[in-house]
Amino acid sequence: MNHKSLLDYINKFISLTVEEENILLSKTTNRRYLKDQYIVQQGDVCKSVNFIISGCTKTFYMDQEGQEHIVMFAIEDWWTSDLGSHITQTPADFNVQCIEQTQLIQFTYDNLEELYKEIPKLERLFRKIVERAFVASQKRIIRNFSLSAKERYQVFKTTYPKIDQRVPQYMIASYLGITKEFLSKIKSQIIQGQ
Amino acid sequence: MNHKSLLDYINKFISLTVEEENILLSKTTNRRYLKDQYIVQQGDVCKSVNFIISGCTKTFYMDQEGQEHIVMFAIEDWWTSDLGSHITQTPADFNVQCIEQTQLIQFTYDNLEELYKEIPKLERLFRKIVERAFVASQKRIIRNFSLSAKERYQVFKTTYPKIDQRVPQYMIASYLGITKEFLSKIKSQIIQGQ
DNA sequence: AATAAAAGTTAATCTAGTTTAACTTCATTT
DNA sequence: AAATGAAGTTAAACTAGATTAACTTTTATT
Repeated sequence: MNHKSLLDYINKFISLTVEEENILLSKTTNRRYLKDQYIVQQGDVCKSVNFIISGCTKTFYMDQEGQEHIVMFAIEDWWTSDLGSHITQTPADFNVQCIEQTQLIQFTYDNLEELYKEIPKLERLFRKIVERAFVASQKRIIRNFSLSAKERYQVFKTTYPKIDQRVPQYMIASYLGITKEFLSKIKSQIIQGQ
Repeated sequence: MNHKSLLDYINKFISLTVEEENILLSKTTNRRYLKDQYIVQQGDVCKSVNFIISGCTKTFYMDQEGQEHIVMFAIEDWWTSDLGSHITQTPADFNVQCIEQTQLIQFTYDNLEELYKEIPKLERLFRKIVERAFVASQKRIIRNFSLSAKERYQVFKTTYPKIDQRVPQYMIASYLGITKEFLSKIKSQIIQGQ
């Protein structure tokens, strides 16, 4: 069952009755995207919060000069969305695009609002999820300021070994805030023992 | 009344009955800190989430080399804490220190857990607060990557004009991720019309 | 199997921001 | 009013990482 990984995930934070689980699932949609398809497009209002069953996405910002800046990757058991756009229902700053064929469970804005009413415990679930996301984001800001590019890459590799293997190198460079050329140099330095 | 600004703030997100307001206030502590005092110290477990009535704080990380990296400032009507330490009750990564004499309303870990049980609506309140904080944090990551130091300073000045005026320049440099010398150069460039 | 396109590498040159250090201005204490 | 220290400035020398550009390897398409 596709829903199993979502219910298992939720169960780590709160416990739902079978009835509540059914309500929850009835208000979500299982959806498949192909490689390169967009889940959210910069400028559009983000219509959903998405739990990934399988696959991999990147969330990025396209700047004035047409340069892509990746804010996050997401894989199985992670959430993806433009949360800023979702909560305010205003145009998205970010794009969310599939790097692989991706299957996800979508919570649309309206459905999620209804779910909060019908199962107030979900407020607690999402509070906890967003708390963790916020903490990770703050730590990343600090790492970007206090570590060199090489150190940041090493932290990335040990923190997200799965993503490091799955994602093309030029996207990792973008996530780290450096050019693909410089990441290439860093990698060859590491191979030659610093 | 000191509590007024907190209750007004909360009222923007959820509505509480007078009774609920009283429960909430009964589980908080009004506290004053002098300039330079620490609310949270790196290495200690963070015992509270704090709403600022008056004053100003900085949240910073002290790195290996003893360098201070400021993650955020907080003034009246903002929250301050080491949220990562608070939610996991593990040693803090950050220091929270008062830049001015600061008065705040403290929610201790235990009291907040009790409040979530007694007034489940508060889950919604804090979900929304943290959502906003997370969104701001993500946007900051992008700004740090896609803008030059000068542009980041200009964004900071227009986004937080009050903080720009209140806080010593070397702390703003730290927040922007640059040296005080370079911020000084940037400011003189701006004065001389770019 | 051949070709094209996408991803990754290498090296030379360049630049935004750091480091160091001496100096000035402002605030606080006596 | 003098003195000490904290905050801010200026400028020269330096470096991490960007840019440009030519090249190689891998992957996808016919």
